[in-house]
Amino acid sequence: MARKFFKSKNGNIPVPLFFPDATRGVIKSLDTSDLEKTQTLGILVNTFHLWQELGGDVLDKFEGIGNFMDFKGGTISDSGGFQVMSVIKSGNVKGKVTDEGVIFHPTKKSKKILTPEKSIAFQIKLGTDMVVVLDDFTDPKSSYEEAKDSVMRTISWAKRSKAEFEKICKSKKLNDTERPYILGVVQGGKYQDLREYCTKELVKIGFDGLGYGGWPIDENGDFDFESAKTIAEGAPEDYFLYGLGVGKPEEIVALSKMGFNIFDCVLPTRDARHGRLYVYDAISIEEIDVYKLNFYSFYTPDKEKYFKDDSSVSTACDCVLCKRYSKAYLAHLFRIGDFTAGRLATIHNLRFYSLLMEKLQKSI
RNA sequence: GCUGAGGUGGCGGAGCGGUCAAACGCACGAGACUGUAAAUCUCGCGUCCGAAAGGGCUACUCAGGUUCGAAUCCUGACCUCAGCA
Repeated sequence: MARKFFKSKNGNIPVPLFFPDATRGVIKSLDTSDLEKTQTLGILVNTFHLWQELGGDVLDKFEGIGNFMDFKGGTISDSGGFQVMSVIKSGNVKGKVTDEGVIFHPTKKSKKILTPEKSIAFQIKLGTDMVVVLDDFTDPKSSYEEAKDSVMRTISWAKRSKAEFEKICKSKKLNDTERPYILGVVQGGKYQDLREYCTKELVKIGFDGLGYGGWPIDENGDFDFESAKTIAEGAPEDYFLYGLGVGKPEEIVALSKMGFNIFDCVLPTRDARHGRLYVYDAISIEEIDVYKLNFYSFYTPDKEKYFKDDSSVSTACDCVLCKRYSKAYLAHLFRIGDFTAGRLATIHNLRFYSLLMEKLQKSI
């Protein structure tokens, strides 16, 4: 039977759910009380960043990232698999991927190695409600052979991750209702037989859910729904299906129809800081219809034409920006470059996404 | 009134004889952003024609002048700022 809830330390969260990215233990520009006001039910934090920048001792002291942030919602930790691509494969930080793990050099002299085991162990320290296995990202430009290589490594790492996870759970005496969820990640790029194979092998290892890994957008900007479908069809009914890094509102709507029920993405928060707000094509919250075409549009706040506009950004929103401030005031804040502009825009966009999920939850 | 400095695009500010429709910054406009080294990046920004390549026109306060050629040199006018009366 399909999952109806995501179990967190702080209570059950209805699915489908969207957790914005608090990569380094903070939603950029927001504190936890701001975040709560957006009615965001959970967040995603990142192993790769927090492992280097925060460390396990602080997490031990505070008993996890949730307590550290004083956040009472759900938490998921990403493994660092995506950072292998975005940081190392892009050449920004020297490093390489081996069968053992990811070796990288944050500075010229230092050397660190992130293994599947270390990733899981650190995520347990993070104390998140779901941990994600370290995966080897399939570069979208990969040949079939390269993609296959990343799939084989991903499967091998998934086995090691699962073994480490069971070992830690046993030593901590965590039973099945106390332990966090563990998610496998499907790689394989655009090659459907690889996606299918990876899905099958991960299911054999046994997880609570599967993530749609890799980069789901092609050169033309089109979303790869086919791979999502392959994963959804290959996964047991009670598995969570997680669209890692997905996505645009319409992509979340489409994937949720296919059975995907967990999402995270930087878009609402990054777009907010970059001056792009999401606005429903509706007069009121009740009238929002996320299944109609063009159910939302972008609002760019810092335009001359809004300098004297005393209306609110959206009447189909109950965030502090829309309830309290005018377009003119927001435009002013963006124009002078005050941090408050990014903060209010982030609050608004996160409320847009939490409303989106509320609408999707009601319709299933 | 005298002495000195100066007047460049929406603004600030380079340029000081040709490679100038004029650096750079701001402002303005358009676009990008998908498991965050992005509160960032890209493009446009006199005007007209062109999809583009490119071409035409008008421009560096105004009026004359020197020169093959002037935002750049000379003369005058007007205006601004600083110091002195």
